[in-house]
Amino acid sequence: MPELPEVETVRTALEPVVTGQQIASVRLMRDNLRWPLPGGLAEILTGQICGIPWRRGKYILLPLSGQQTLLIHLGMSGAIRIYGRYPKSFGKHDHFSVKLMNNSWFVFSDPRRFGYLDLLQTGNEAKHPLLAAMGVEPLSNAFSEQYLDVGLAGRKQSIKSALLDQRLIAGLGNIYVNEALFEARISPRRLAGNVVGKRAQRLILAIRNVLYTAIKQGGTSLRDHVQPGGEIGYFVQNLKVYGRGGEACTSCSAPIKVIRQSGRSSFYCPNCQR
DNA sequence: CTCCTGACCTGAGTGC
DNA sequence: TGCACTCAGGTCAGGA
Repeated sequence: MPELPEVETVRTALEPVVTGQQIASVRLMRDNLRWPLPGGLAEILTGQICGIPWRRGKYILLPLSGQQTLLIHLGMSGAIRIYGRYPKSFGKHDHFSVKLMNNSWFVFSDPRRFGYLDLLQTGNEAKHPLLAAMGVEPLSNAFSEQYLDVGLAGRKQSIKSALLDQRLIAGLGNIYVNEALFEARISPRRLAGNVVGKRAQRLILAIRNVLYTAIKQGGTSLRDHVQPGGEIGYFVQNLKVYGRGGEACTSCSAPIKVIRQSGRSSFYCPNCQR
């Protein structure tokens, strides 16, 4: 499910609920997700006070009073729901729930279990194996034309594959890469190393614009994504190419083409995108 | 190193 | 209804 805008939507919803709150209790319904969960996770979390949750790429990081940080990744199908009181029922894919002292709850559910949770020492985020190699935040000033030029130079893969590489840009996934390439009028098949100059400038603006707009709309709801309050994400109405194979391009009316690139579907207008 | 494929999981949709 | 098959917002491990 979740790319940067969906993760940011979750983080934003968590912030006012958890910040400054003590964890009253934790329920773990299984001892692994994608990987085994840290031993004693429930006991470690209980009694700690939550800081302000932040985001790095597609990860949510929740700093805790005990100098540890809870790392959350939602995988493909993960979601967090927030409740103002004890949830009426737990579903078969609810794996982890936290009760706060103010009697609100948040519940992590993930049917496919590609998500994961981990604990790290606060301050050591950059050394964590899952975070160490992450690339630039696309909404930060560090995401510049110079950064992109250096990052793409000499790459022999397609621009589509390069943009999905979290070591280059942190947080993009299949939906927003397709949408940003359409907005920048760049073919997903173009050699990454050949995206320079005006094209690179358009790409940076398009990535920023697509992400900002999607965050404003609460992300994109296709199958699994809901905002933590239960509302869907409305960016689905803005999708120009993703999931629209065969439909008319919004710009030139040519049919949107679907191809397969490194195992993922790419949608693009062969007329507008070069 | 770089790049691509397969694997991990469940559920929804499609076609016979 | 049932079954087989495909596909899905991710990304890691392994091999070419």
